[in-house]
Amino acid sequence: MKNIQEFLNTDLNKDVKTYKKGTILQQAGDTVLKSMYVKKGLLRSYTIDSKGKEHIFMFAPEGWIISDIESFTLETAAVLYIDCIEDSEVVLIDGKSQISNLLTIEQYAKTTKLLFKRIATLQKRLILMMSASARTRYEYFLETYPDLPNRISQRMIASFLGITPEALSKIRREIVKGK
Amino acid sequence: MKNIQEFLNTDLNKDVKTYKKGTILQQAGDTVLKSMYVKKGLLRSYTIDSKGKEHIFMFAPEGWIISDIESFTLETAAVLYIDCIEDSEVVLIDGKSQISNLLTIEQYAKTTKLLFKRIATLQKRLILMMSASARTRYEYFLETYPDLPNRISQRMIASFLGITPEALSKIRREIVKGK
DNA sequence: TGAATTTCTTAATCTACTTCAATGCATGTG
DNA sequence: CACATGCATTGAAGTAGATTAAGAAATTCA
Repeated sequence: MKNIQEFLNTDLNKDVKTYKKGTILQQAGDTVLKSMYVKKGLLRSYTIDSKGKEHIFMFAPEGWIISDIESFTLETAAVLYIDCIEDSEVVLIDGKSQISNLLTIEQYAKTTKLLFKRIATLQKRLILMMSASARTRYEYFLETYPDLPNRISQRMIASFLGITPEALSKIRREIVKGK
Repeated sequence: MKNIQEFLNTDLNKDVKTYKKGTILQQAGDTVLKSMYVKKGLLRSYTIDSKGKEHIFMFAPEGWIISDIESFTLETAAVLYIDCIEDSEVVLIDGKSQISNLLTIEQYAKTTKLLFKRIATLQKRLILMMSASARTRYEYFLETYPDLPNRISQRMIASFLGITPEALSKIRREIVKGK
């Protein structure tokens, strides 16, 4: 077991599918939860609040795993939507078997490492969200995910940052004309 | 291996210490990172931003583990402070041995479960942070941690919610006099 | 116990961001 | 091709929450 790719290629988990841009893979309310490994393309997860506004929780480009861990862990219906931002190839992994089929120490070690990494990301993002301005958050986003801005609309970047497209537009203008 | 308590009571990890309220157990910048299991009392982790303002990342009452997973995972100096809100009994666990000493499938399974749970909590909190008003966040906090408000100052609750004590005071007043 | 310090509240002002509305630009579709 | 739909930008007006300041209440501790 050398890497995740290999892990996901066991016949047990193999279930690769191709989806068109815009396809919704999971809806809030769904009770059968899957994790999704992105082989190609780009997915996103998001909530829709009481006012109908979308809030993007994460982007998942090639090599990433995306899933609704909150709902999976608490065994509740999904709170996150997951859909395709680009035409994508996705490996669907059954939420429950994903864990119950971890058999070897190596698989566990690998999984543990991934989980730590995700927690690290969330910790950083939450702290930024609490303590930094929208502009700082945007600049951090550009540094951290330098490839994503080319593939994602301003609307979605704004949604990920927790601000409106209008606010992001203004921030970009200020940055361009040197502060 | 029935529970975490048992896991933490192996001679390998036992290193219980008692600290007075206010004692700082970890400072931002520290390079030797520990996880802390709270046997008794109450700890908190927090950052201090460029303006000197504290932002509480989490509270850890009895039975909880608290640590700076971001810094631990990325192998950087600590970004979080950890200190005692009450006189506390704490089991210090060396960050590295914590993982390298996971030997059995059962230990891994237990750890994996804990990590999932933490991610679930962070997912929920981040989504709330992005999509909900300060009042909604406060009400959710009261529901989710009904015991904590008695033990924690308004200041700290405000800091955890990502608002100022003044804003929280206003929210409380509004709630009291029926909306 | 009393003095010092911190916490909580209130109120006035300020500001970062939202909401709303209008416009020009792409992009894709019949 | 034209036309509809969604995206980005701009500006005006509104608001949640920050900042500042000051007094009252609670807590700490000599």
